[in-house]
Amino acid sequence: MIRTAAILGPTASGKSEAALLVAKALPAEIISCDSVQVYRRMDIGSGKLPPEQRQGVPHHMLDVADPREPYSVARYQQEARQSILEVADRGNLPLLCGGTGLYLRAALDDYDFPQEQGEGEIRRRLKERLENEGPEALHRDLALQDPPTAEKLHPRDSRRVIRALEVLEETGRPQSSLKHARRESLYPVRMYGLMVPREELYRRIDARVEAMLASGLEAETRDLLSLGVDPESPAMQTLGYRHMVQWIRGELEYGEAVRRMKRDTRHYAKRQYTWFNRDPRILWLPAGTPEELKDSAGEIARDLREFLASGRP
RNA sequence: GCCUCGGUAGCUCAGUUGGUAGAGCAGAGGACUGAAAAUCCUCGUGUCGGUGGUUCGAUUCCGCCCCGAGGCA
Repeated sequence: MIRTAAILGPTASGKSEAALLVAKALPAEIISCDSVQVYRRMDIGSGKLPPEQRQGVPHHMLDVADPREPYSVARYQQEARQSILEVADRGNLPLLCGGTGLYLRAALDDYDFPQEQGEGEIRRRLKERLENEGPEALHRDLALQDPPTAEKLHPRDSRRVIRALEVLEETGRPQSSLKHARRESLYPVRMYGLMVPREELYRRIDARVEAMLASGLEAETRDLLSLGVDPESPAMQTLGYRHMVQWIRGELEYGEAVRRMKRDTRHYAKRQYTWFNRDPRILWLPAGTPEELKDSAGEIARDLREFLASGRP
């Protein structure tokens, strides 16, 4: 039977380092669970661990997409699940590691997306309607066609309202009729969350932003733009990159761009906690200091050994 | 030393023709099924610088004091 594990936490909590320690202690391979690290050439800004620092531990789901193409959870689900099977085939533990909650659930849990592709003419038309008529109009439209979903969505949450309308048009079925995901994984799983006191986490985030800037985030962003990546594309709407784009275009002063990058990253970290806090399966471990991180990694490794042993009669 | 303008939420400020006050930012909490590092929702009591006075009642008016900025000597 395939057994899986996941190490998660907010940005700058030390996930990558902990995962490396754990992977070296067990026979494990790391499967990244990060919606930005999937893109090639987005290295500095996404906090991707450079190959020379991976200590020989195989990493999957990094650099699997062209930044000019939009990526999606559905695609991640398919590819990550494939990776899980491959790693398990080699006799290693698939160790998911990352901070993108939705991706993690898509990979591990019984989470189904409609077959249809999406991402086309329909979406473009809906976006245009959003511009012209505003979010409330779309929501009213949804309320007529799929009342349960409309009920659940805030009228101004245009992203989700658009998707619900899109599903309706593409599949002919309301989103509310799709099977709802339970918090139940495909394979037995152990989930570990890294917990860092808010104040310490914010200090780390500020320092990390400075480090990204010092190691060339602006140049990386310029490279992406000259490569033909649309400044409005999903990849460029992400933390750091969107701030650099605004600075490069002269829409923001440098200092202000940096200030907002730090602030938005802090807000993001808070949202990650909110997401993960709902999941009762997660065992939270302290990671506020290097010693705590090391101890927690040790505890994870011990716990996983036991978990794996229990699988072999 | 004199004059003027300020001193109100962590920060920047608005306001109360006298009935103990509110925005933005920061911060906190939450939602989340194909853009998720995205998108969206909710949350503002603080000796209104201090102290005396007028008043039923002062943060608001008056006196004095303290602090800051500018001006004049």
